[in-house]
Amino acid sequence: MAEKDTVKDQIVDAAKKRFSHFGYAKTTMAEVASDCAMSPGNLYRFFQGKLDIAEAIATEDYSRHLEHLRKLAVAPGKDARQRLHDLLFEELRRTYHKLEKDPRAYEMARVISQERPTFANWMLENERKILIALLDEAERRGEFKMDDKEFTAEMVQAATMKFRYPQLWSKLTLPKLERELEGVMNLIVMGLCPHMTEMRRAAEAAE
Amino acid sequence: MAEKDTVKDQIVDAAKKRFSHFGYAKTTMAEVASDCAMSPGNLYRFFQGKLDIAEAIATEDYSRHLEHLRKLAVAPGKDARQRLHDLLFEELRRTYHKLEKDPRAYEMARVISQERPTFANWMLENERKILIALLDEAERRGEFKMDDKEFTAEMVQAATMKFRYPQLWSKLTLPKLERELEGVMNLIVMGLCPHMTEMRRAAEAAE
DNA sequence: AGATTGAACGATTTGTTGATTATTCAGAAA
DNA sequence: TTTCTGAATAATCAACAAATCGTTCAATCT
Repeated sequence: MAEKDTVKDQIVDAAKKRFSHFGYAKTTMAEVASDCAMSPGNLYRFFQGKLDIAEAIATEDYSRHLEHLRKLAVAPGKDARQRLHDLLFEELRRTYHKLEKDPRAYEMARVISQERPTFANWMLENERKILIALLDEAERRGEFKMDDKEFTAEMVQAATMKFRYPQLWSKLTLPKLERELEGVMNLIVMGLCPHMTEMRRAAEAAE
Repeated sequence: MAEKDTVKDQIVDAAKKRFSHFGYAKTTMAEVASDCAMSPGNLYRFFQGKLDIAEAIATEDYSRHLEHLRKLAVAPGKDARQRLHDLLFEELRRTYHKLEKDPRAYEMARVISQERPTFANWMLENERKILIALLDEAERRGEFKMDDKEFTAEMVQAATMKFRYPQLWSKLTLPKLERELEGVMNLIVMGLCPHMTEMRRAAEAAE
């Protein structure tokens, strides 16, 4: 939580506290301004509007997460399958725990992806870049095989979409979701066609 | 549209017309009753409530669709991959066209899956049964290979979830959705592991 | 000059009232 | 008896008023 001492950060910090305590809708610009010992009007010298403060918070938080994902994607001593596993699972766990410990996060996510549709796209694209890098290296090592890496990354994201939208989880617990993600990942990696049973066996034994 | 001459069917028929013309919310029980030349109260001898009429309409419509799917799943002269393809694509196309030609359908779907959460589950289970039968036969013929058919069917559904929820389509056109579904299906069938390149080639050549 | 304020404005939300509607049920009709 | 009615009831919705809030900007301060 180390804050740089800029005014922008002070505002973001104050808004972060208000948003997570009372929610986005129930927080007024006047309150945030007062927390920063300034007038409401002055906030607009630093942010275009209330939503931009929320977006700044989300961006900051998400960037940390992205860094984490990048590390997982290039973790040494793990094969492509394990790294893909770690990547997809981290994604799921982060979303799950974020909503579990702070129900207000759901409101923020909803508002932002409603009013700033490009934001969700931007997140997907960032993760796709990581995925592409992972697939690229995996192919060079002969672990995966595919025609078009960009397209394949897009398809992996499409196939794991369910685990990115809490609205689709209908009260499923984290263990159940993890079991499902495990299954989907297995399908993606191994496919349905009969082939190299020994490889499948080896993968299972390695767990 | 051949109606059995029962009172229930008459009510369903009248409601179907009203719902698709004016929407679920803007249709009153009094109107439906009047269309059937009966009093509002009498509707309740045949249905527990307004929502149950909507559910009856949806069930009737969906049952026809299910029959169609069952036929596709056992179509002769096609291999498992093609039958799976037909099954998943028919699902997507039906949803897409239904919403395209009748925006009221969206309201109905939303209301029903909101107020009757088990209904969506019931649909998924029905389709899963078809999927299991398809996978079962495919395995017997040596076309697919898997450990647990029930679980695999569940995973196929999880991986194709995106194509069942129009809310996740964000203005994608049908061709784009089809291209994505094609890609996801390829991933599911072929997997990422390098294997039998000739099989992949053959599948592509066959299109 | 540049930074900041806070009153003013329009949009949105909230609260309230009255009307509409889904549902029930005592009794009428068959 | 069984089938149906329609007035009564309670829940929901629509519309309007008041209050609140995001945002702007002319005036003030540094």
